[in-house]
Amino acid sequence: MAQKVYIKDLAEYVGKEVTLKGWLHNKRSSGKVKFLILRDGSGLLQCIVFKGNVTEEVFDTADKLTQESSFEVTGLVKEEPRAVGGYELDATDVKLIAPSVDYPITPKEHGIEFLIDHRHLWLRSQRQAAILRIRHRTIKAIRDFFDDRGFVLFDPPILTPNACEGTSTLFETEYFDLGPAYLTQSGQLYAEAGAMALGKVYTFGPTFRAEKSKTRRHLTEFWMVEPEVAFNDLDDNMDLAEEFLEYVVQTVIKEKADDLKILERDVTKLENVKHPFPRISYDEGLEILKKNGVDFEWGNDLGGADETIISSQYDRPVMVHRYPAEVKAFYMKRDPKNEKLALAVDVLAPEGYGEIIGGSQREDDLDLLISRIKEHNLPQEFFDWYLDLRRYGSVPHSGFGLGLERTVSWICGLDHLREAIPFPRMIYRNTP
RNA sequence: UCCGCGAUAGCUCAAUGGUAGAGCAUUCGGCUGUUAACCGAAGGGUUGUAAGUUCGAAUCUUACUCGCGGAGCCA
Repeated sequence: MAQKVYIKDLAEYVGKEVTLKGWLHNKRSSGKVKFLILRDGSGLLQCIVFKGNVTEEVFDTADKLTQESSFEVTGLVKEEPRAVGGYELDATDVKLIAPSVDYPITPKEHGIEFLIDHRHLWLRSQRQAAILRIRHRTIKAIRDFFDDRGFVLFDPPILTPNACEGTSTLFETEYFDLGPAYLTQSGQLYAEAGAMALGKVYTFGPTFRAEKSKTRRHLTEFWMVEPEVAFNDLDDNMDLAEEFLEYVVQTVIKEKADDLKILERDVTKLENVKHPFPRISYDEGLEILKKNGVDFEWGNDLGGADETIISSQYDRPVMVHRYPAEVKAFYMKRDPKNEKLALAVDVLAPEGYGEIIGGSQREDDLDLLISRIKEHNLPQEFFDWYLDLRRYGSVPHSGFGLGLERTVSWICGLDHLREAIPFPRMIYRNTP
């Protein structure tokens, strides 16, 4: 019995007979020679079936294989520069495992609606598989970064009794006899409790926004990583953010060069992602907009087009800090030098990918925080536990949130966030 | 919620008031080195739904449904 192997490991088996299992990616035929392209999840392999080299039954099996039929193939591994992946299998045996009848996704182009409807099958394509492998490596890089620096993974609840920031529309559900509960839009408030207990923590999980956003930069369900660090001020927070992004991007472009090549991503732009990142204030951002002919009123939040203009001035992510407090969340600390400003920072990715990080130094003064909750018309009773963090040994602290899909989308050079997650959830779609 | 665009074969598209077509997929035949292989043949349609204009509507008008893109909101 030949050894069972995966396509990615074939280099070790040149000249040996092996058995592989997978699906038929594509098939070409020239009469008495069949070219079966096997896909096993780790790569593609061209398998040659010559009439005369195999039994009539095996040749017939190879002839009848249809796109995405599952099968097992045994043969001799050869180096072959003409074949995809550089190796080829001279088949001696082919066994059908299960047929595939009228596979919907043909080797020609398809529209996005059709592909999303068949997302469960679309995942089998080279491009989608490459994106998901990059997503996986990005997640691992994120976790490695924090784990290696003494952060503790801290899982916040997903069902919460109130709106975290009081602004976004949330998904609502009934929670037994306790009334409505909401799917979390951020684990941050809980992460602050974690930081007071463990010093440095990060949350990493799904978050939910019921906003009727209908753009290529929004999902209703997405993954976010949120570090929170006791005793970090805004500058420390920006130091952490740039070191973090540099590590993640550099690690992924090094480890996933093959998959980025499948996506035809120009990685030279990602190679620039090294600290220090430019740091500009909101006011300086407005100056840039003015120079580019944008008439922007002080006090508004930056829109997508504004972010693109600002980030296009630089060859790496840019950090924009000290926004007008009015457009930011209640828990952000004010700038002691200017009460109208919040000690907030957004990190804008290059190439028009926009805001991938939003963060701030948090308000640590009990009385100020209570007055902010009142100003925002939030129900104080829901924040009692949160205010306790200021009653019992309050310290300066800060953190930020990074959107995983936006980051993956940027690294991969995607034109829509929906390809960066296995099963995207969008305003008009919750299937498959 | 607002603005714009779209819906024709299983899929991607063409046909701009006069017999609804091509490529891919499927089925059959040919080819011993193919690279989204190629060559030949066949089957495949209530043109999103409803109404209207017209001798005649995929095409023009109106409404509706669904989708796509963008704005706002944000990661």
